[in-house]
Amino acid sequence: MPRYDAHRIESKWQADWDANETFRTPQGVGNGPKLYALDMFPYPSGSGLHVGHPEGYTATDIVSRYRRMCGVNVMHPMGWDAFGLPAEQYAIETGTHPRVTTYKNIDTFRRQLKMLGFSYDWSREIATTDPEYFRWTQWIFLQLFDTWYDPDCVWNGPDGRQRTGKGRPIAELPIPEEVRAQGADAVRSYQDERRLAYQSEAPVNWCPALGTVLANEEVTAEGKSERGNHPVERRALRQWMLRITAYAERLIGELDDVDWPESVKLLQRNWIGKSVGAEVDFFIGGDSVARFSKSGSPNAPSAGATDVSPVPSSASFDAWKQSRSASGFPKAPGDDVLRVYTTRPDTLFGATYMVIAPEHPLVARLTTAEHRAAVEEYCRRASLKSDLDRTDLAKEKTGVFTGSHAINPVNGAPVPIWIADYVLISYGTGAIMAVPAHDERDLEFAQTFGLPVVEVVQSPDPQTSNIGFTGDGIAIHSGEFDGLSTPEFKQRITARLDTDGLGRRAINFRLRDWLFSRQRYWGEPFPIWHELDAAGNLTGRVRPVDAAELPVTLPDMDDFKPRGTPEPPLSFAPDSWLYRTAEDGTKLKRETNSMPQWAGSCWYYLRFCDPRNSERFIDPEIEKYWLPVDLYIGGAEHAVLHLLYSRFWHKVLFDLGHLTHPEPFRKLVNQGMILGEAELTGFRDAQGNWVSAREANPEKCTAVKVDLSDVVKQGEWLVLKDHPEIVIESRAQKMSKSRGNVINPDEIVDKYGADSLRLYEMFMGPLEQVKPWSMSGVEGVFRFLGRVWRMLADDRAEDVRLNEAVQDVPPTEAQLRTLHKTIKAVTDDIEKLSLNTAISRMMEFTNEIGGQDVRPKSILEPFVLLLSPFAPHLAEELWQMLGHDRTLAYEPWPQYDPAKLVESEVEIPVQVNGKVRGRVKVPAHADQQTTIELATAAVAAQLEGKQLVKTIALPAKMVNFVVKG
RNA sequence: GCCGAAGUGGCGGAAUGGCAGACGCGCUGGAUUCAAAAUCCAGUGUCCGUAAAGGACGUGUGGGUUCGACUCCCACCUUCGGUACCA
Repeated sequence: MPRYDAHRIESKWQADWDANETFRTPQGVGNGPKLYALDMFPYPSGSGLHVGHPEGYTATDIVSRYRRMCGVNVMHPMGWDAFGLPAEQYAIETGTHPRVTTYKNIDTFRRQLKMLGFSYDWSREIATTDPEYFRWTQWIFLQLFDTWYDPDCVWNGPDGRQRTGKGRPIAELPIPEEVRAQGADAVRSYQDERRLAYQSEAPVNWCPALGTVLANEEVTAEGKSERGNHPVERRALRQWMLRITAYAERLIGELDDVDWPESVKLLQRNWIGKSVGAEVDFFIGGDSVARFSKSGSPNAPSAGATDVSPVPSSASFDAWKQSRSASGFPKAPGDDVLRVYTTRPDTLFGATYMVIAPEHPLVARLTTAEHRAAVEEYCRRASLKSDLDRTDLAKEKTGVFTGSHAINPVNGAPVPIWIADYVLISYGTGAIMAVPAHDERDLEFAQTFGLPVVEVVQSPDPQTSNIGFTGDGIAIHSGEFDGLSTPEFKQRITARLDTDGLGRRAINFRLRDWLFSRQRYWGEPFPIWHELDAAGNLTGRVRPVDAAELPVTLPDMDDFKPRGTPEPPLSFAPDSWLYRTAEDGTKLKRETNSMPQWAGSCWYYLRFCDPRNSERFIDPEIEKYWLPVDLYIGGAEHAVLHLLYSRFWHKVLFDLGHLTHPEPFRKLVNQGMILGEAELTGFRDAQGNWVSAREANPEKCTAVKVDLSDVVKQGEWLVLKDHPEIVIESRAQKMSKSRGNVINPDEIVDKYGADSLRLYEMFMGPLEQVKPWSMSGVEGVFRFLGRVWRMLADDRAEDVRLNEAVQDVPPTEAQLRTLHKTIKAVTDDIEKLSLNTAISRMMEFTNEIGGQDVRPKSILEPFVLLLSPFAPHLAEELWQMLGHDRTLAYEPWPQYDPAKLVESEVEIPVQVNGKVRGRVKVPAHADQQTTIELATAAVAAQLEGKQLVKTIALPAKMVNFVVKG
């Protein structure tokens, strides 16, 4: 009882907070300053909370508790990202319905989070799997479906800045007369092609092991699935896509308006990958019809190909050029040209060949009979290649000649057209002009196939060869443009191409549209009906589910096993769910794909503001008050995926007038990963060489924990005290089950209590930094909390009562100074999120005051308040012990008095030639003269016999004597 | 390859142009104890010196700027993270 009993204290106060709804934020709109502090909500996995979760959660909790005490309206919610693969996989293995597993896991997570004493407003708890939640996820999908992007719309943002490009209701899409003339079906497909949510037959990442299609973002560089590391192959399937590319420009530009780590902004910019260059048309001749086959696959060269002149005549080129200068550069390329995209139009004179992707629509048209067999074979192989194969072969360039040539528009030179898979159909125009002299990949290809290399840029450094030089330089061998610098050349040639109708400035993005459908059961169903014809086949026309009929819930099914085919489990749902007849008699079938896990997490921060609204996804007034999120803390792994998708949805809803802020998250902080403890990772062999245990024996090198007290330094190695042949590499590694170095938060709380876990995770180091776990570090903060307890409580008494040293007496000047220094430091540190140093300052306070025989109540009370955001349970207990009967959660945050900080005397360093040679006490308000006089006396011995050259003195701060001799 | 972050005692870290190593861990010695745990007190960068006084060296490496550099500039090395034929 008398000792610091974390468990007694913590369960007492958790029950108290629960019963009193201490942290409930009133529903609706508030008054005055607000803080919306948000954690990235967890996926409730079967293995429970990981120590990484409480790291960010504690940081937001400290800020939330601090701001509440500053009189700010705080919203600090928590919920569950509960759709997703693991629950479904588990269901397949055990036969337990994913709903059962999910809600069981949620209960575990909720218990664990409550055990840590986070000040969440649990009345706002949401789960993405709740029909009342995903009803609105489906509703937002319908908004995307009913929206098109108008790139020319000019409008003013809420900040008054002019913007271009906006999502608008599909009903406002202007229909061209010629489309309207073709009837309702034409109008409908014209609209469908422009919706932000659309269907596409494009090749996708199909993962047989997971039985689903994946987004580009979910496939690793090695062509494996991010989850499970299974192989992924390419397949053409009908899928739902979201037109995120329409928002590429705004997603990049509006990053400037948010307070995010520069590294995350850069990651997003790189992911979107904007590049500025030019599109240029290369003439390939007007005799296309002869070579173009109507039969067979559009991509493969056909048997009907006839060999006509593979090099367009200069006469036809001149005629084409003439017509172009009259008509200008057409929006879409005709089949008499090969259109390329380049960021280096200044190297046009060095283009010695061209390359088109194997999937390029002009493959058949350009292949001559002579090369048909080789091209056919090459394209067939390319189509079978998975991304893995493509990456594997990245080092060696492959390709095949089509037999045709195009004419370089700037110099009339014929250039051969090749097919190679290093050119991607999905980027730019799927075709390039190759400038081997100034592009690494083109050079490699040219060298492999013996193609000519023409240098057209002179390197500014004469030591550097021009061939292989890819930077900016001076133009050579470029006719009238010789001598221009690269940037100037780019501008001039782009303008010239434009006037001649041969090219134009163009912007390209690396970002692709977002593949939004999955072939899984445990996800949100799409609110979409497909129209069927009399025979029961899809007509290709779709109808959105009426908003009043939402949510579309999941049908009850026992078997959701993937069948190894891309047929989604929902296509085996009961007919009553699958089919319906519309009022007009049309047979309808439900969309059987489901949404990806990102869907629910894309907008959850909006729902927290108004979680029980059954009329709208969020009330506009409430949104206006609480948004944007003021502080968002989570792992860096979401830097591009979740954070990009959320921003996209947010902007669409903003454009449609549902939201008032263009960006969802004002300030973002990434917590650093917590690594496992030091492990045995190597040993010394008989010759004394260091051998990595992992390489020598990967299985055995996984999980040997080492007590730091057994480690000694020997030369440049750390070794075990009793076994100097065993070398310790103190570099910590990621926690993982296979390494056996996972720390379970339950065990830590069991042994030391929640306050110790919270405090330790904050004390480890800077929030954003990667840091290794240390059990003795946890004991350290536990001991600190024990000292705090004994500073206030009587440790020997049978009951809980104040220590007799705690007295109602006026504090000394020194005690007051200590208090006010601590208030200032802790407050400033919380504002900077420098929570590790804030804790240090409280330790200093305890070290100083805890040892004193008389500890005035009036300085301990503010200290308890300072401690409360970090160790809330202990602080509440001490607060009560100090005689307060109400929670301290809303007590005013202590203010420091600058006047109390000043000391009468300060000790300052005295330097001679920049080296500290002495110290001297000077009055705090000493002027420069006094400071120098006192300092001179302090280092008199050092100055003796030397010539004083210069004296630098900051009054009451430092003195430096510069001497000679 | 490219982009980003970081290198400080035995360990986690502090100091953002002015006393390097706050705070914590670990370690050493002491108090308390029959003993232990717990707690408390003192010490603890390295080297020389006598466990003093005192001195030298010291923030990845090499240069530079400055009266003064962990901090700013240039080059390089190492580690970690991201990314990868994006024309």
